[in-house]
Amino acid sequence: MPKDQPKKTRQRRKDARPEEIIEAAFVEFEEKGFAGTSLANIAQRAGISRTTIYLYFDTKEAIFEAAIRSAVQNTVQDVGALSAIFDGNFETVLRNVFDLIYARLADKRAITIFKTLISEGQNMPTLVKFYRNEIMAKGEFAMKALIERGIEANELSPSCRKYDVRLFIAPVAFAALWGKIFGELDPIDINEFKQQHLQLVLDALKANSAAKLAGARAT
Amino acid sequence: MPKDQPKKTRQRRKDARPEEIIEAAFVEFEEKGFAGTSLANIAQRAGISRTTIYLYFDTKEAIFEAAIRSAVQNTVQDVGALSAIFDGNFETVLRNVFDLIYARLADKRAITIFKTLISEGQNMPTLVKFYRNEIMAKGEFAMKALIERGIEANELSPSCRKYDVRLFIAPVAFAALWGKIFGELDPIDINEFKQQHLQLVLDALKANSAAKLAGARAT
Amino acid sequence: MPKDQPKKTRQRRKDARPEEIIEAAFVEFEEKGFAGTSLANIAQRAGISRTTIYLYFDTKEAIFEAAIRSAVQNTVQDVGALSAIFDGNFETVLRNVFDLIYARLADKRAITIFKTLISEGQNMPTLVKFYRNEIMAKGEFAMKALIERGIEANELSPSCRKYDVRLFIAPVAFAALWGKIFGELDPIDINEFKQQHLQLVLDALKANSAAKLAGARAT
Amino acid sequence: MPKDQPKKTRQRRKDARPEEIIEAAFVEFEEKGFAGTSLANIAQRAGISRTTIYLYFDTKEAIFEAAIRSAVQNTVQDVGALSAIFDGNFETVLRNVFDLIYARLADKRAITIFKTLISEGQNMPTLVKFYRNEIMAKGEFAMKALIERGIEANELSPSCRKYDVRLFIAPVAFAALWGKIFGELDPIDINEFKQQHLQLVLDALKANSAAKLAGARAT
DNA sequence: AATGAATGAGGCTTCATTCAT
DNA sequence: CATGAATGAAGCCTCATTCAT
Repeated sequence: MPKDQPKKTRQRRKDARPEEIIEAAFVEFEEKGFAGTSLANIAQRAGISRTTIYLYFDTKEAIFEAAIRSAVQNTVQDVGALSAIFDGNFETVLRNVFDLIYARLADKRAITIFKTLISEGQNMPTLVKFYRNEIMAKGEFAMKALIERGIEANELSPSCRKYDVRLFIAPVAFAALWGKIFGELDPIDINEFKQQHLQLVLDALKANSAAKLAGARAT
Repeated sequence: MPKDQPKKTRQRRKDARPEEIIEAAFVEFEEKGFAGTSLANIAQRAGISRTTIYLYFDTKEAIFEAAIRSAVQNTVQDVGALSAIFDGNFETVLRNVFDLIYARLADKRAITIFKTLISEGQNMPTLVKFYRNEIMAKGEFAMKALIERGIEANELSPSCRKYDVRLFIAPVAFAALWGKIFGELDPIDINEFKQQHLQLVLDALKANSAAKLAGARAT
Repeated sequence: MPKDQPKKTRQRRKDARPEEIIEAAFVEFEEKGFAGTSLANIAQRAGISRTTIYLYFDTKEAIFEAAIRSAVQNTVQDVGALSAIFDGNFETVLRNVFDLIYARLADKRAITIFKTLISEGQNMPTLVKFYRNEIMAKGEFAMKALIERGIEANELSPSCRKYDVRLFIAPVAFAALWGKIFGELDPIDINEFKQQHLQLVLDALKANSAAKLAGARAT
Repeated sequence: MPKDQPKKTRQRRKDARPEEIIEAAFVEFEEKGFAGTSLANIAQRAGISRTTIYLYFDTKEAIFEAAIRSAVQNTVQDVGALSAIFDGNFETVLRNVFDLIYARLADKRAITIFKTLISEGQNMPTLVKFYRNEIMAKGEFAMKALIERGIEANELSPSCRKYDVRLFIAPVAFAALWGKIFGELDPIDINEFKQQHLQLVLDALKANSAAKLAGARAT
C-alpha cells in the first residue's frame, strides 16, 4: 500500500524562501540538535519539498551555518549598543546595561545559539571564534570600560579593577541555561533574579569603595 | 586516542569490558553528542567489535545511560560531602566549599555531564530531574545552610538572606563552560578565577554586614 | 528469474512501482517465507534499490500485507460469484462450481496465500480470521445452500445434510498442496483429479438418494 | 549496565543431550519456522548454552533435519502398520484404518512435519522425497490394496478402482491443517469429522456397488 | 563436556543527496 | 523555480558460528 504524500504546494515569493528555510531549520535544530535534525523535518516545516532546499543551500551544514549566522545578529547588535547607553551615574548605567543584557534572554534564538555553542562548538571553530570575539570580548570590554568610568568618576574604588568582569556576567549565562534546562521543571523568575544579580554586583563593588572610604576616613 | 591493544587474537576481558565501553562511549558522546555518535565509533575506540558491545548493553541508549550514571557519581558524592566541611568560621568554610566545587571542574566527566544536560536535556527528562534534585537542589540547600550558619554566628548580616544563592554558584558553571567552549582559544586560569569569585562573594556579603555594622555604629 | 531491466540509469516509474514490488515480494515470500525473505532479495528481483522500496511501503510487514491483500482479491471474488452460478439441475451446478473452484488452483497467487496461511498463520491472526470469514465460511455456506437446493428440488435426499461440507472441498486443498509440494517430483493431473473428485461427491450423494429411493420403493 | 546471565547449570547425562536439543528445537521450529527460530531460543529451552549445541550438531540446518527425521518416525511406523490390520470385512478394516490415520492427528509432531513440508519443502528436497515415498506412496498403496481386497471379496464393485485414492485421504490432511490454522478460532470436532469422512467414503463406494448390484439385478 | 566471550555477515531502516522532469 | 523519484552510505541491531578456557 503506497504512502500518501501531502500535496499542498504553497506558492511564495522566491526571495523569502531562504529565510523561510532558515527559520524552519532553526526551530528544528533547536529542538533536536544538528545530528538529530533531518532535512525532511526542515522541508516539512517550511512547507516545501526536500529537494527544494538544495536550490538555496549546498549541504545540511550550510543551512546550519546560515541559521546560526542569522540568529546571532541581534545579539551582536545589542553588544554593539552597549557603550551607547553609558549615560548617567554608575549605578544607573549598570542597571540599564543589565536591562539590555537580560532582555536578550527573552530572545529564544539567542539562547539557542548559546546552547549550540555548547553542544556543537567542537565542530564549529568558526562560530566559536566569532562568538568570543564579537560577543564575549566586546561585552567584557564594555563592562571593563564601564567600571573604569565609575572609577574615574570617583564612584568606584580602583580596587574594583581586580575583578575578572566575567564574574559579573556569569549569572546571566546561568539564568539562560537554567531556563532552558530546568525551565519546565522549575522556572526561574528572571526579573527577580536580575534585581538580585544587580544588587550582588553593586554590593560587591560598593564593599570595595566603602573599604576605601573607610580606609581614607581612618587615615 | 590511539588504540594500544593488539588486534591479532580475540581478547577475553569480561570484567574490564563494560568500563572500557563506557569510557569510549563517553568520549564519543562528548565530542559528537548522542545522535552524532555511532556504535562503530565507540567500538573502534574501545578496540572491540561492534557487536561485542551488545554483550554488555542492550541498546545505544543503555550505553548512554550507563555512561552518565557512572560519570555523575563523583559529583553527587561531592555535593553530599559539602555539609561535612562546615567547620570553622564562615570565610574559612566558604573557601573550603569553593575548593571542593572548583575541584569538580578538573573532572572532565563532570563537565561533560553538564554539557550533556544542555545538549540533550530535552530528550532526557530523567537526567534533568535527577541532576536538579541531587546536585542543584542539594547544592543550593547547602549554600543556604552555610549562610544561615554565618548569620547565626553573627558573621553575616541577616540581609544576606536576600540573595538567590544560585548567584553565588553561577560563576562556576560559567567557568566550566568557558573552558569547554573557548578553552583552546582562550584558556581561563581557574585558580585565579576561583580566588576572584570567592572575593566577590565575600565582598558582597560583607557589604551587607558592613552596612549593618555601620548602621549599628551610627545609632 | 533473471533481471531483464537495464540498470544504467535511474528509472522513473512511480505508477508501476508498487505493483512491481508486490510482485517481486510475492515470489520471494512464497519461496522463503516472511522471515526468510530479505528486502535485498525483493529489491533485486524488482530491479530497484533497496531503499526505493521505502518510497512505497513503510515496513517489510507492510509489503507483506499489501502482497497478501492483493493476492487474495481474486479468490474472494470467486467465492462471492459462487451463488451466481446456481442455475440448472444439481449435477450441472455442482460441475460448474467445481470448475470455478479448481480454476483457482491455476492462480499461483491463490495457492501461495493458502501456503502462507499455513506457514505464517500463527503470526497473522488478522489474515487467518479474514480467510476463514471471507473464504472458508462463505464457501461452506454456498455449498450448503447448493445441497439444500438439491434437496428442495428433490434431486437429493435430505440425509445428504448430514455431511460436513468441508469434506466435499477438502480434495481441492489437497490437490493444491500436492502440486506445491510434490509437483515437480510427481505432478498431479488436475483435470483428471477434478473429474474423479466430482464423481466421488456425486456418488456419495446419490448413494443416499438411492437408498432413499430404494427404501421408498421397498415400502 | 551489564546484562545478567542466568547461571543455572544443569548437569545431565550426556547421552540425552542430543534428544533434548532436538526436542527443544522442534518446539521452536513449530512455533516460528526455521528462519524465525534462533539458536538462542533452542538453547534456552533446552536449558543449555548456545555453544553447547555445536557439540552435537554442525549447523542450524542439521538440527532442523535431525528434528524432522526424528519426528517423522512414528508416522512412518503407522503407515507400515497399515497392512497389518487388514483383518475382517471391508467396512471394518476401513474403519480401523481411519482410526489409525486420524490418531496421527493427535500427534502434534506429525502435524508439524506436515506443516513443515508445506512451509519449507522448497528448500528440503530430501524431506519431500522421503515423505512422498515413505508416507504418501505407501499410504496410497495400502489404500489401493485394501480396495482391491474389497473387490476380490465381492464387497466392492470393480468400478471402485476408478478413484484416485488420494481423494479418500484428503480430508485427513484438511482436518489437520484446519486444526492448525483455524483451531483456536473455530475448532473442529475430529471424531465427528472422522465419522462423516468414513461415511462419505463408504457411501461413495457403495454407490458403485449398488449400481453394480442394481445393474446385475436388472439383468 | 561445557560454556562465556567474541565477531563477521547480514537484516531493516533512515537520510543526505542526486537525477530528471 | 520546484519537485517527485531514486539511491549509496551509514546506523542500529540480531544471529549463527568460532575461539579459548
